[in-house]
Amino acid sequence: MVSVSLLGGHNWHSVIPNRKMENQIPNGKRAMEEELNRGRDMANQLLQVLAHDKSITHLEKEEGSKSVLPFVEDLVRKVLCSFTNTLLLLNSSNDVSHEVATSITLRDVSSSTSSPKKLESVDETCKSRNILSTENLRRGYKRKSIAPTWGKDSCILVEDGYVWRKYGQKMTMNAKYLRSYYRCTHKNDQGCQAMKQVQRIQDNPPLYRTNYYGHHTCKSNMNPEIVLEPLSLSASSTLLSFNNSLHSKQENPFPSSLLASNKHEHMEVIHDEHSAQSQLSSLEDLLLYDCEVYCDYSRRVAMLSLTEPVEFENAFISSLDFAG
DNA sequence: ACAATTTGACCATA
DNA sequence: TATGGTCAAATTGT
Repeated sequence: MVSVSLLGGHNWHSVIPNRKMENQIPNGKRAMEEELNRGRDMANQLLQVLAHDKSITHLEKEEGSKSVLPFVEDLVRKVLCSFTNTLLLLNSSNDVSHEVATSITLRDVSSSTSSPKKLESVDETCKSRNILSTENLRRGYKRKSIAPTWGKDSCILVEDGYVWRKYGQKMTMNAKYLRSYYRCTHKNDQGCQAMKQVQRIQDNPPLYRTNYYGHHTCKSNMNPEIVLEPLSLSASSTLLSFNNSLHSKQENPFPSSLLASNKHEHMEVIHDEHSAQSQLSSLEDLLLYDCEVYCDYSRRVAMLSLTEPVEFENAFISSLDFAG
């Protein structure tokens, strides 16, 4: 039983439309776009050089010697990611708000310079603003579009390696079960924007739909080297490898050890069904991994770049077209 | 005491 | 206006 749906890019809508800047400086936007494209191209070239250099040094390098390549690669990936996000913001919609852009900038800065205090102060500012004026009670309220970044149906609730904080649940139309809303636990301290929704959609056999929105930008306690192999031979033959040599572990939907306990999702089973389901009674159950197939568009693009450096550029452009 | 969850209200969107 | 996504106070858990 494998069912995975690719549901397109995520669009974020803001409460406060801000078209001012765009209307005022269309040329500025174009210049920004050109500049970003240039930067992205250079980053891509650098990535290709690194990939080439790596294949050489890998053979020559002595065992045990440390290399700065992973660090540099990671850096390049982040640069690329930054360019991509900015370009998407510029291209995806006309109402890209100043607010959204600001929050992303803050997030990136904070994660790169490890200064969570800045974010805290921003949060505090927002809080005090809300207290001061009830009119501004939900000034920062944002709502995402219908289309998730990616989604999957699963016959069991599987630990995906991230720590989620439940922030709501809702009974939806034509559904027998509650839909639970989760955001990354590191939303506040690291500005991670990843979210997911989990809803049981079928009774017998139980089937859960999980929709993911956005990607993790947080640094959680993950083991990027994990290789997941389904225990059941009758299950999907897909082998999930999370070697971090060049993959973006931050965008990986299943990045960490499945062995890690996740009390949130265990609780979710009980709450969603209002009955004491014990399907996840053992870790073996968690590792019955027949429903999990990786299906993340952006990471696919990134993976393309590992083996086909030349094609990566085309794929990258396609991804922009896709998202736009 | 602190952290996580629950829950009803608020609010954007179709 | 109905629906569903989010907020935040209250509640519960550790």
